[in-house]
Amino acid sequence: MTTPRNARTAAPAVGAAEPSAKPVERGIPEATVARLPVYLRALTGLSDTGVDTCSSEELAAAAGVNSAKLRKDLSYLGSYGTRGVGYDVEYLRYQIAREIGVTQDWPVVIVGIGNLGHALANYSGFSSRGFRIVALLDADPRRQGEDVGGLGIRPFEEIERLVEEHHVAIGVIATPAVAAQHVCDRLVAAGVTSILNFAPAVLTVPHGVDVRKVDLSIELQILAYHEQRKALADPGSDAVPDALPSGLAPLAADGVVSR
Amino acid sequence: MTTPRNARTAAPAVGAAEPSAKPVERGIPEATVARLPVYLRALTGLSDTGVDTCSSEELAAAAGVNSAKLRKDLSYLGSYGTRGVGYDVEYLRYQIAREIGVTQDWPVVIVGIGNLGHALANYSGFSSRGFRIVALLDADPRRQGEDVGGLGIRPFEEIERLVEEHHVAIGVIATPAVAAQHVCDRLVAAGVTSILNFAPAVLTVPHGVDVRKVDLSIELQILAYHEQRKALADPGSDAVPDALPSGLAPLAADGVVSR
DNA sequence: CGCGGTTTGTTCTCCCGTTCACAAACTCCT
DNA sequence: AGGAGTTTGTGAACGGGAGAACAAACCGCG
Ligand SMILES: NC(=O)c1ccc[n+]([C@@H]2O[C@H](COP(=O)([O-])OP(=O)(O)OC[C@H]3O[C@@H](n4cnc5c(N)ncnc54)[C@H](O)[C@@H]3O)[C@@H](O)[C@H]2O)c1
Ligand SMILES: NC(=O)c1ccc[n+]([C@@H]2O[C@H](COP(=O)([O-])OP(=O)(O)OC[C@H]3O[C@@H](n4cnc5c(N)ncnc54)[C@H](O)[C@@H]3O)[C@@H](O)[C@H]2O)c1
Repeated sequence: MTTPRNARTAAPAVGAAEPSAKPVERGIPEATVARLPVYLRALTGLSDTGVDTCSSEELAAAAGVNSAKLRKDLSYLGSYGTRGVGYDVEYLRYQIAREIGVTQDWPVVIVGIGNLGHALANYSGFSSRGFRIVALLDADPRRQGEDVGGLGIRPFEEIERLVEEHHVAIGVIATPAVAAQHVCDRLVAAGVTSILNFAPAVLTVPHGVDVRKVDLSIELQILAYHEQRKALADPGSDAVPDALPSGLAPLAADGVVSR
Repeated sequence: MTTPRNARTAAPAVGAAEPSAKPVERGIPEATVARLPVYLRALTGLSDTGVDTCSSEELAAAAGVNSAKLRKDLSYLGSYGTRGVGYDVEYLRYQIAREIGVTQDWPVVIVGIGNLGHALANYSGFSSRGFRIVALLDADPRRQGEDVGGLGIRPFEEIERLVEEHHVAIGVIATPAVAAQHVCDRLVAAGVTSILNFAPAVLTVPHGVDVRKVDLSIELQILAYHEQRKALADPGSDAVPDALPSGLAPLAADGVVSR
């Protein structure tokens, strides 16, 4: 099965002509890709509680999304459900895991074993979700050699050797912002093509390298924006210093994104 | 969800009719809100390096976005630039900070002071970005009393008292997933209306409460998906076990989202 | 005072994502 | 076997965001 590109099913109205289970391997929308891990987790939860079949409605509830959206998302992977019945939990779980690429473990390196790096290195949740931390790197000689979660912290200079040795494609940056670009460059030069960046810095990478950033300050600031909105729209709250005593009509704050 | 919506300000195209400095307080798109903190950080960086004026092109480069997008985003706040000149760094910085609501500090509580909670509590970056951690809470009596970043860990039961005492509107959940919903309920009951959730769990909250989640496994899995894509499209890489020796024509992997 | 150069703010178009709604497909019961 | 009930998969409508393009506005200079 070598993914024959875009056959683009072309004739969807042929009815039951082709029941072949061939999943269309091309072109899953980015928004869907971002939700597949959520479905995977929800399915794992259902599986753990002994559920072996679920409807799109149940799974959608467990994942916190709309059921129509869920069905459309799953339809990009193929037709893995049974009408009138629902989805087989184990089967669908495997199909999503395969689509994401976490049926085997991906080796990962973490660079910058400070506060955050320690937490990441100690975190046990990665191994059960398709990732295996194979190396911890830090530039500070005082940290090198220390054991964190069963791995020794290695000198940053060994990065090329370690990446090659373990066939690492994914790197995590948990250094201060000033070092992030340099670390990124070294990672890319060593062969890493996917980077998860925790430093508050904009990374420049060559074509073909993916970067995702996790920025806690930004998340908090987004919350703060909405919080301020709520405080302005609803003077009954005590979140702002000057709260008007007489409550206005509590009209539904329509523009707000809260659920 | 009833949400009548759509009062639809109706006349956004007032043009130059109203030069009054009153910024339009309504309806900033969510995508823009998510980028304002990035601009704020870029402006702070420029300010720190002594730049006092910048064009949309420069700021966009510093923030890692398209300049047209930047200008459109800023236009939602008002007209704070000068044509032919650009933006005054300090002035724009203040305007964005005011719009986000981080001209004063927001008090924040963190629940669950384990690996991750320790890292968050020790992090110094929050205070300079509009947030002040006022309480650390944990249910484990062995952790209570421990000092982390200058704050003592308090028993979880004190949550209502602490939230009220410090007028906390924003809470961070860093507990295991099984405890997340319970902690969330208690936070909401205590008066918190914005939650940043690190636990891999779907939180259910009443209308009017905002939740944002940070899920590192999901981020890694999204990277893994693209990584697998790259490995399939380009057999020259060593990222997959079975790499074909003879390189096929490296046709441009058009669908790939890498930059 | 006008003119060229520069940069913003906005408009327009296109594309992606969300949601509704429904026919097709399956199970179960009679 | 057939019909009733259930649930999937998807076509289609809709809304929002991204990016290109451009007129308006501003500065400096002659
Ligand atoms: N700790 C948090 O909760 C938190 C929250 C938000 C963002 N962040 C960001 O995450 C990053 C790490 O945060 P932290 O609190 O762990 O910082 P930290 O200072 O505790 O740790 C940084 C580590 O990186 C190492 N380092 C520095 N330069 C390096 C280089 N060139 N190569 C390799 N290693 C290098 C240092 O030796 C140190 O061990 C920072 O960019 C921070 O802004 C952290
Ligand atoms: N550590 C990481 O790098 C990392 C990465 C990804 C996700 N996470 C998630 O973040 C969360 C925290 O991770 P961690 O590694 O810090 O876990 P941890 O076990 O080290 O810490 C959890 C803390 O929460 C406390 N706690 C448990 N139940 C509580 C309750 N009901 N009320 C208050 N406190 C309670 C525990 O006493 C403990 O101190 C987990 O959900 C984890 O899945 C962590």
